Amino acid sequence: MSKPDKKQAILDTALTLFVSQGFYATSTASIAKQAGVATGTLFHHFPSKDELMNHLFLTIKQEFANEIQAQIKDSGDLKLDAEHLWCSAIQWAMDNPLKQEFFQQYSMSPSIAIEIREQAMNGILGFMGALLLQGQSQGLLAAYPLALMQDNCHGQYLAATRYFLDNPGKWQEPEHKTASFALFWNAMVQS
Amino acid sequence: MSKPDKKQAILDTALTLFVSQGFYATSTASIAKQAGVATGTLFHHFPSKDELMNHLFLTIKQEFANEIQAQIKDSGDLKLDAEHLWCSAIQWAMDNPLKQEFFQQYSMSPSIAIEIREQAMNGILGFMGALLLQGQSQGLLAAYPLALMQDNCHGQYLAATRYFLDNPGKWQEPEHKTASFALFWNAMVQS
Amino acid sequence: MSKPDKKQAILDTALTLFVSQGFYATSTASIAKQAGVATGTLFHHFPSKDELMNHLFLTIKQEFANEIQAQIKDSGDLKLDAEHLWCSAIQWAMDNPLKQEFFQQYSMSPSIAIEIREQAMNGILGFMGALLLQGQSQGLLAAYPLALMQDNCHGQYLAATRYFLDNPGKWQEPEHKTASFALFWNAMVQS
Amino acid sequence: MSKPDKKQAILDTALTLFVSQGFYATSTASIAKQAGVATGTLFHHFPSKDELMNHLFLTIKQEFANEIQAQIKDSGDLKLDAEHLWCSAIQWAMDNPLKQEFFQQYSMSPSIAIEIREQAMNGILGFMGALLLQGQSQGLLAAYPLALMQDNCHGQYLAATRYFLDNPGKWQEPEHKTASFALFWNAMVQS
DNA sequence: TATGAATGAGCATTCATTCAT
DNA sequence: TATGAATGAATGCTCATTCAT
Repeated sequence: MSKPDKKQAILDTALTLFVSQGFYATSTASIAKQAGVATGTLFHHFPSKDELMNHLFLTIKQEFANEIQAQIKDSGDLKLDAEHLWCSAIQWAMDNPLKQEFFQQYSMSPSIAIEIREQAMNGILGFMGALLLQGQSQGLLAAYPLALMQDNCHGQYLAATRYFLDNPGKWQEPEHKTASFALFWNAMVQS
Repeated sequence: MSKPDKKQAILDTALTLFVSQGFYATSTASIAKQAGVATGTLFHHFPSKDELMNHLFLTIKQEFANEIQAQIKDSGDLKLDAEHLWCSAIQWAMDNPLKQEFFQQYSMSPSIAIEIREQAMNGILGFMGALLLQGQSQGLLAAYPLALMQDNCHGQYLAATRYFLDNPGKWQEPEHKTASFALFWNAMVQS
Repeated sequence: MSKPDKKQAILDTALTLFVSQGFYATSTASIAKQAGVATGTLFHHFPSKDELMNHLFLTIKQEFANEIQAQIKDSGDLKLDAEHLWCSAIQWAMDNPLKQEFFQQYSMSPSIAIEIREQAMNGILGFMGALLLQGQSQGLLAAYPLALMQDNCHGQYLAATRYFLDNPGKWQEPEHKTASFALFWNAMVQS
Repeated sequence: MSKPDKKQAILDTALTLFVSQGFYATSTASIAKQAGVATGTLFHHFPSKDELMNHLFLTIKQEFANEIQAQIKDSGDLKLDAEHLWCSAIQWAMDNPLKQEFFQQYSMSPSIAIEIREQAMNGILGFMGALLLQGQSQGLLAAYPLALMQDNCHGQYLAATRYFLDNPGKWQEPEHKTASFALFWNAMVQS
């Protein structure tokens, strides 16, 4: 009955359908129907299907970035802090499997304009870059080119979440959790 | 000039357009037009647009797998062999940027049926798995779960090619090339 | 500032937009927005978009008819009276270019129901017919069929206003003004 | 069965429906249906509804211009030649009432882009202007501004055809036919 | 009287696919 | 094998109109 309900219902339904069927295979009519609103209502809230997608993408990226940034600690022990961050990030993916699947599918897809994807990336890569520099200056992390390390972090994160989403339950097993962080950390650590 | 040219022209054009515009934004009519054939001709060679995509995907994955497998060496020094393989794989991506971009976009995309994607993966993951097991049995690689390591390899490869395609020229710089392999190798090595 | 302002704002905006974009290309939402009112407000003052158009058409036709009828003189010299009337009619068009343009576009258009258009015509053709009969009975005007002459007057008026609206400034030149009346008058005069 | 049939059927149907219902009230689906073709076929032949309209407008204007120009005579007697031309033009309207009605409705309508309307006008106004100049140089026609006279001719023609189409049968009566030309000729003649 | 979110029928247009030539 | 006109279901989007506030 209250106003934001309908807009939120559209966003929730769009997320579900975009992930399960793909962006192009999901008609605006089907989103509206499943969200329980009229087709016109969707276009009352979003000027186009593309804008709905962009809104979804930016909103969820922001949600993720906020969550992660709130978990940043500075205990003095960079490795412990990194492990905490790594686990928080994967935990978010496990808690929000639909949203994580959404990223897996659309982070590289032309369904979302490249500016939007880059805009979303910057929010996260910003503080990631800062942490990497800090680790390098402490002599803990190897002095590889920063952009290469950022891409590597992102790739490893996608791979790990892919693995844990495809193998539900493994994330609860300390052996797998520890191994996933070890792969991540050892890649960058100064040997 | 002879007949197979038309089929190849369709495949080449489809690859270019799927990468630059996306699968759904590319009409069969536009592929035919740019390939210099009639719309009907496309459907003489491929029963449907989806089949054309599948054919493209499997063909290119196979091409990659063949190339890589041909580069496998067994010098006795696993690290040297791994570095050779890593560089060959990235070199292929640098030599075939369009095809690599195609993988980046469609390896996770619902535009290609999941069976096809898995089928294509198996060809490569097969010998990757064998190499990883070999390294573990030699005590060189850490004893992490195999599937996790495979996903990690794949993720690091996608990240590295993403980086080198986005920063052309860096691949020629030994510092970057070495760093990319170091990230990859150190992640898995027994410490 | 008071209430009737909103209704008038809607009418003024509708006139401007109907002329510049056409009836169908102008949405009620755009009229409301540009008039500074809510979409619902338009429908409080006019039961439908068609009724708004009809109201506009009849109102303006009436405004024109009133103006012209007030200018009718009976000096005894029919030619002088006719010239005065002709100039008054064109002067009205020059003073109200938007409204004249509105007639040019919608006098023949199916955007306005035919009954409405005929109803509007009668108000003007009524006294035009009386003047023509008077001229014929005095032997000054040729004895052509009345309806044909009425249509001819209307056609010449539309042509003249079209010319003077398209060539602003010409109406100030006596040569053009005189010529326009000469064309009109000589067509009908008994030779 | 032959190719141009379908395209022509679409044009014929569009003309009929645009005149009877108006451009915006006529859906492309209804044109296709009544023409006996699929909706896609319409768009195979015309890139858009607007282009179909433009094509129709230019084609018919050209048809009219060709017909009229073929009737131009040079007997030495300008008045006789003018009467012949006037009667030919109205005869064309009587023979093609649908097309004439189309002009009445759309010559001033924003349904057709202004460039298209002007482009169509030029074909006809060209030789009309030449004839008027010839009459003026012979001292037969009054020396009014040329553009004003052209607009006047056009306006009188629209008025006359309006009258004869609304009153079918009158065109056969010599009295009306003669009167219509007299109005036209006397307007411009040197008195 | 005024608002503006909500409605849903209707529209122009696209596009994979077919098939007669 | 190759063609390209024809198909028609499906889609994104518009917009006059309603109604609870």
